[in-house]
Amino acid sequence: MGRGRVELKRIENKISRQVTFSKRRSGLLKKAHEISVLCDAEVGLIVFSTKGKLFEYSTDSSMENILDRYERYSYAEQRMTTNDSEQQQNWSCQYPKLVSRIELLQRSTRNFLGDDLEPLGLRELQSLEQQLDTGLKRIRTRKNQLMHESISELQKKERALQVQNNILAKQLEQQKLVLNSASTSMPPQPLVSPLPLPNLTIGSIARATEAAKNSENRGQAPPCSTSLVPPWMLRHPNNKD
Amino acid sequence: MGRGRVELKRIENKISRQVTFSKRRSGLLKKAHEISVLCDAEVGLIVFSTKGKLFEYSTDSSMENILDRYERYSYAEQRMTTNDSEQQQNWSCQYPKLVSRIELLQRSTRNFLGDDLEPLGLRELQSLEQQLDTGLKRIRTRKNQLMHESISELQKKERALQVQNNILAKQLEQQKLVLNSASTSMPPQPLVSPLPLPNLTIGSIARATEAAKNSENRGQAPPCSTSLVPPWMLRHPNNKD
DNA sequence: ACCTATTCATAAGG
DNA sequence: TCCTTATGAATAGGT
Repeated sequence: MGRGRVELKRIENKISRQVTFSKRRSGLLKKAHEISVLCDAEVGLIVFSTKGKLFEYSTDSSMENILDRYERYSYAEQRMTTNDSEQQQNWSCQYPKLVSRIELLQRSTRNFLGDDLEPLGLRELQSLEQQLDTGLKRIRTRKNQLMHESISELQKKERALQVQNNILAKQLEQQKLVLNSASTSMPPQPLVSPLPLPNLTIGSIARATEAAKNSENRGQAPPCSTSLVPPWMLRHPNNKD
Repeated sequence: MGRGRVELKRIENKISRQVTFSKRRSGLLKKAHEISVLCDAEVGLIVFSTKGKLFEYSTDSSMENILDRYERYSYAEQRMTTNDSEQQQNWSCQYPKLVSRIELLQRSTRNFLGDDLEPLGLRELQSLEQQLDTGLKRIRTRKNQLMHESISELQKKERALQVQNNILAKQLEQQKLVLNSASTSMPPQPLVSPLPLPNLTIGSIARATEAAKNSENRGQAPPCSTSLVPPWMLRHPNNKD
């Protein structure tokens, strides 16, 4: 919308990023409200701007209600089974440690993703860069390995199917001859011809692999039958339609 | 949008309410994703349908992250309204969540560093690769920026010193002349000559910067014995050890 | 903040 | 749920 398409990628210009944020934020809040009213849904929306300012919308039941409901939904199993007071005491003591640990890990994660770099010095940035570079190389190696495995797997299957296909074709041919010589009065049936195997290319293999993985993961991770469907289209794993 | 305006009120027809919900839901999730990417915002969106089904979107930092941040944001009020024992109660309830959260963060950190990739599928690897690639680019950008800043800073200092040096040299020269003419009996002192300025190059500046940082950090031993936390996190300004 | 040219989302109907 | 189309909304780029 607006003049010219916009590609889905971080807007680098700080000013227009801010402007766009402001516009889209109000749009988003509006739509959240609309779906909540029109469709009688319970909605909670939390947005933190880059600079850490909070914006929120929630259906009249208040954000707290919705978050509670969410926690109940997602963490039902994890609900406390222990009432042991000693245990609770113990936990209480360790809680602040855990919290700071989490903050540390979160900070490092954000740094890995290239955010919140301002407080870091040159030396830290270089270390970070090197770690990520190594990590990225390993990930790519592993990815290639997986893809090659998929490819040879599929090629094996292809060969097997080809062989079977040939056998079936021969059998069909023989049967046709038998039928023809047995009753010449009967016109030859238009028998099904052997399936033309699609010409497998790397591209098609990759897509097939994706599809296979998707169906394998059923119920656990992104369903995503069309591989073009972006992540936000995915339903929550717990949903059973 | 669509044929005819829609007034903001609950759709009574059950079927079309459901249809509208489905359409608007995906639109809303899409827009949440877009603002998150375009404007680098952290977004958490929770939608419960009338029938109680949950749909959610969250920026890659995961919903838990966002909800935590949200709670931290309103921590000030909570601290005022809840007394210590209630707070402890609260902590105890959340303890298991925290633990699993830490495990999650550790796993993802390891993945970022290219370890423990075996359980990941092709799709996950690709997402990981893209995230790291983006992160790496941003880190390199930031690093370059810092280095350029250092360089121009040092060059400015260099010029200032040069100027001052020249001034001092001139003053010395004048004093020498004064002394000479005042008492010719006194042999001219071997006065200190103006400092020869080293020829500053980019390389030498960078090394100098490094050296400065090193000496700054001198004596700050890395705490945090066990953790996966990488070295560049340890000297974070916010750390109060 | 306001103004348009555009693109996008989606209501209606199969 | 998915497709198509007509139409109103949202918004990018400018001022």
